[in-house]
Amino acid sequence: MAKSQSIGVRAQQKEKTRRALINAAMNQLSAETGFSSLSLREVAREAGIAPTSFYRHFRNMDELGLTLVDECGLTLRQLLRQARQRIDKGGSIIRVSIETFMQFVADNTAIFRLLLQERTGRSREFRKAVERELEHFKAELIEYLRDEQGFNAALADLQSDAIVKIVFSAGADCFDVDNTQRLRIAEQTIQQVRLVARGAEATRRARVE
Amino acid sequence: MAKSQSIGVRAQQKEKTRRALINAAMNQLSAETGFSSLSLREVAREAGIAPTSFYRHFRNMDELGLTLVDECGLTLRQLLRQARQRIDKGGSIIRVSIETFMQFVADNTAIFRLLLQERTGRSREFRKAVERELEHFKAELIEYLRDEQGFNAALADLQSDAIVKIVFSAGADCFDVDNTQRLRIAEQTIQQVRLVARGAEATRRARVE
DNA sequence: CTGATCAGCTAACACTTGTACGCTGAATTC
DNA sequence: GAATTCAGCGTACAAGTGTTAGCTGATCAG
Repeated sequence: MAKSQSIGVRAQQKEKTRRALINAAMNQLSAETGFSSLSLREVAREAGIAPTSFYRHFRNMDELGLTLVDECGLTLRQLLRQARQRIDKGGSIIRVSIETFMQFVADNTAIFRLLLQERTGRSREFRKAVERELEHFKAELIEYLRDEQGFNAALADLQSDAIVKIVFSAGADCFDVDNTQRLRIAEQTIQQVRLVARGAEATRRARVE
Repeated sequence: MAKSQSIGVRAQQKEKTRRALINAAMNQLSAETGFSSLSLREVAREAGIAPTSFYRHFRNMDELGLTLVDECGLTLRQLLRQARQRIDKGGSIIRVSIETFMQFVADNTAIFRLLLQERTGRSREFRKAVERELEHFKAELIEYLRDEQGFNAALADLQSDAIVKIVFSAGADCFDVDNTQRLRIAEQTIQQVRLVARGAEATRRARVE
């Protein structure tokens, strides 16, 4: 029967308030307070449940935070992968990727800020989680540089590590900035990434000869 | 008389407990908690004074935090300036600067973490303060690239901005890392900065022709 | 239909937090 | 020597914190 295959009204409701908790946390994040000074009670209040009901969904606030980090990295990577597919119809991969990235930062400032902030803060577990996300980006970039551009492993690694550092750091510059300034930052970042690419190209030539 | 010229026993004592407060804050920072979830009471306790006496020295915790940021930037810049003087007796400016920087991060992990973390967190005032520190570094680097290396203003700016991003980002990589790994990171950072320099050099040549 | 499950609730706990108020005694000024 | 300043203290308070324990009622499985 159709009914027996459905997810179940209970599980459905549970997932719904779980999302409510996640959204509440993101809202409170977009304010001035960092994640570390976020209170279980306030998050629960904004989600519309009793404080004690929080524990039905997460063991503690940290578990919620790690969930946020994971989700942020996931959606960002999906976005970039979609962007790269659009490139096949022509266009600079550097430009499209960076513009997509900057758009994401503009749309999801709160959660991106969490990512950058927890990279250097709180528990080791948080830092590891963020570092893992950065590694994902780096890995995809390495693959591109090696397979499509023909760089050797060492140079591809060095290069992509530098690029990830530059791009994410530029993302942090976008926080207190209006739209036109963000475009300027994007433009500058594109030029900087090209600087790195040109340097790597020159290095490769020097090694070959 | 010598006595009348001395700073005064009272002012001296006040400065002493002020330092105690600053040190206490740094200690608590080196633990897992970020600055935002640092309590006035605990800092006062570790400094050995009553909670209410805190207000004799700072209007609130934020004022203490900004003091920390300022001090961190100041000592780091002094360190790098000293390092650059040592270079006149030969040696790569890139290598010496980065090795000095990494040593600073190793010695002052707690306070450097504050710098990186507040860059993306808390109040706008904090972010501005940190950004100001980064601008200082960038400015000194621009000056060097223009005057000593003969880059034009635009290329010097683009280049030094990228370098500052890479180096500070590498600093963040040093947090959960032992000594040998830190040396590896330093080495990698040196290579990356050289990549940027080489790219800028290539760009300059292309423009001239 | 019956019994088990479990998301969400209320009440209550033992703390910690920032800050206001007024006092004290030593250092300073005149 | 007398008057003033002021770093540091103790007390107190209203708010907010995380977490425990136990109840309720809708949803589920058999």
